[in-house]
Amino acid sequence: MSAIKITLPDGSVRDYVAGTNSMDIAMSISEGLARNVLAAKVNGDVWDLTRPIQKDSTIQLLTWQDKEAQSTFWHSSAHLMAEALEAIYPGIKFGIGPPIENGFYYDVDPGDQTIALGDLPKIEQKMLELARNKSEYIRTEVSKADAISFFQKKNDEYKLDLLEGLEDGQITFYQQGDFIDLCRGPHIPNTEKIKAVKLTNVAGAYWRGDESKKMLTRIYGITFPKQKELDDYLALVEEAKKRDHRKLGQELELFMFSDRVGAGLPMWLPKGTALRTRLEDFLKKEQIKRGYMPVITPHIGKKDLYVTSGHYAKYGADSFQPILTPRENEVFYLKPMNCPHHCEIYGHKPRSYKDLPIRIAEFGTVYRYEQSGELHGLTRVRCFTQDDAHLFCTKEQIKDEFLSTLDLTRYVLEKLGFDNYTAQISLRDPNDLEKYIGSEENWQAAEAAIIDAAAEAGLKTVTAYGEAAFYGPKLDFMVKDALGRSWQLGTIQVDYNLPERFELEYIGADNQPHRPVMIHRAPFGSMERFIGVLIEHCAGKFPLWLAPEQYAILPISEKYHDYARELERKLAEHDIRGYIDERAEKIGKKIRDTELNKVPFMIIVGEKEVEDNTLSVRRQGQGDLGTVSLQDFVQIIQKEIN
RNA sequence: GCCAGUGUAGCUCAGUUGGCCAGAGCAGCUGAUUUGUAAUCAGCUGGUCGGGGGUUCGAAUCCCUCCACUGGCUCCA
Repeated sequence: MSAIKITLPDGSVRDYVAGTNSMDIAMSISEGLARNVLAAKVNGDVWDLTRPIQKDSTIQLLTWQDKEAQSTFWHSSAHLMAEALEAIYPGIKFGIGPPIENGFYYDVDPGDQTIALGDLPKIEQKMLELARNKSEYIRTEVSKADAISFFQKKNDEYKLDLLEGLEDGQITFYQQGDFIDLCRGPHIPNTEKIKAVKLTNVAGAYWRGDESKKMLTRIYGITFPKQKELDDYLALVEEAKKRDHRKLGQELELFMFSDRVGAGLPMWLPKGTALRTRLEDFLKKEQIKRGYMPVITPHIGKKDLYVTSGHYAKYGADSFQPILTPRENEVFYLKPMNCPHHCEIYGHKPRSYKDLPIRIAEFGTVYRYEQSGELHGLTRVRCFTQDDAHLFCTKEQIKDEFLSTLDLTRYVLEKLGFDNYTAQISLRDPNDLEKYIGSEENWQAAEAAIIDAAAEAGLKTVTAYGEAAFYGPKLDFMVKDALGRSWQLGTIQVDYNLPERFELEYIGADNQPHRPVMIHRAPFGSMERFIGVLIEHCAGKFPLWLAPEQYAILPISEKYHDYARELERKLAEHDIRGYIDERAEKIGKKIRDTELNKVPFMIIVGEKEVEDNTLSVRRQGQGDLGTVSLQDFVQIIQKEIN
């Protein structure tokens, strides 16, 4: 038997006999590692631990700490669930059962039977029972003909449908216990690794996502190698529920929806408006510093505007229906974006190269028809306000404009406590270049400008091919919140299309007309979505500078109301805002209510404070901070804000 | 839009073999209490049981339909 060389991640090279597998390698390193290893990356591909390695290879042993191992684990768990389902529901047919970000699902067709939420516990029990059998996941290569005949016998039309798209010679089955599935793999070594199981949901899902096809039952679940890890996960889910912006939005009276106004149309209550206005003012100020010119445009525009922009052809049928004038029968649309209006503003007078870049900014409210089933709190609505701006510049200026926009966006995110983000650079699909408009030269220049700018800014980036808009490449900020969930917020997009369609020009140094490039950018994305994410990120405990109310004065009794009013007046002079709780309640009650309303500072005043001309300060979530003078309190506040 | 589920007071929720004027806690109002770091006491007000239609002697409860919400699917300038 010939020898092969295995290179490990630390660079060390070991000799093994050909046909060894990753499990043997793990065992030869340490028993502990062998116990914890779930899969292995062999020359860049994730493999079963039991799969023989025949040639010199670089391998990395994957444990629960590795994302790829988790995916493998969950994929194997989907098979385990399928095994359990087949035991409980004879004749059940299977679609696909992949791992997802948190767990896995399997799409199944239970025939005449139904699977409801209440059935999940018994499936979980069956899974745990089967897991204890320690069944190995066994990989076998099968011919297409054999695979087809196997699933024909099983009468599983979904697997047969999948097989149609597969090539003979590349088809593998995996078996654990009595369950055999068409599967590319890889899988964990055996079912015993799966110690904790939670099936979370059932939902309908069309076969292959096609609504003309049959609706299958999708069962979601998640599994872990240890019960403790499942408990931690469930605790995290509970925490996420507590932070849900829809719940907090109602409790803190930030925004509301009304059936009469309509679905997906949020209304900002006074406290939410205070918060939002502060955010807008913050960004407006930064933009003015950076040479932006604020404008205001109408909420509707004539059909012709959108015919010119090209949006009518692409989205007209799926928009809110047009608005007609009663006599002239002119046709207007609610604006679904601000760029066409801004293009008109750019074009209203001749522009010189000396004027560029021109940065037109507007907190523009837009209206988009979203399907009713899509609406969700503030993160998916039919009316929202973009912190929009369009930068008109020369090709040469793209990179600098990009850099300064990156800088602004990062400043904004970090100021709001979002420290964990990556930038997704979305480029063309190299296999389908026809679907993009604009010249090859322009695309290459723009893509290079984005890549360079991101690198120069030192951003953590991922590149997504095929994710570019049809009119230009873009960069999206993917932000992780306090619970580790990813959100797409700010975006920067290069656009060659609209300047062309609106025939925008500037006069160059050569006294000839040239076409400017347009950059769309929105650091927040939309105010609604951003604030929704912000609420969940900080669990409703906003940074002091944003808090709708920064303090509440809680007088011990009515006797101290005058003193409280004097404090309120003096704090207002320092631009510190709050209110007095003048109810005839005991101090404990007032504190409790204020704590629940997440007001950052409580100021308690009674006889002592009036006599000494001081105030007792209590911090939300932290308790009593002691007694200070008014000046000291103002300083505490101002220090925290700056 | 599609599938499944949910909709009872401002909020959180009880209330099914269909049957007296539909309940609780919190909030609100009134009164008493004038209070020292997470709920003072008492009384009172408040509901087209999501809207409309139907079945029935009788509907929060059963059926149809529309609306909204929740979880998915599809879509997202």
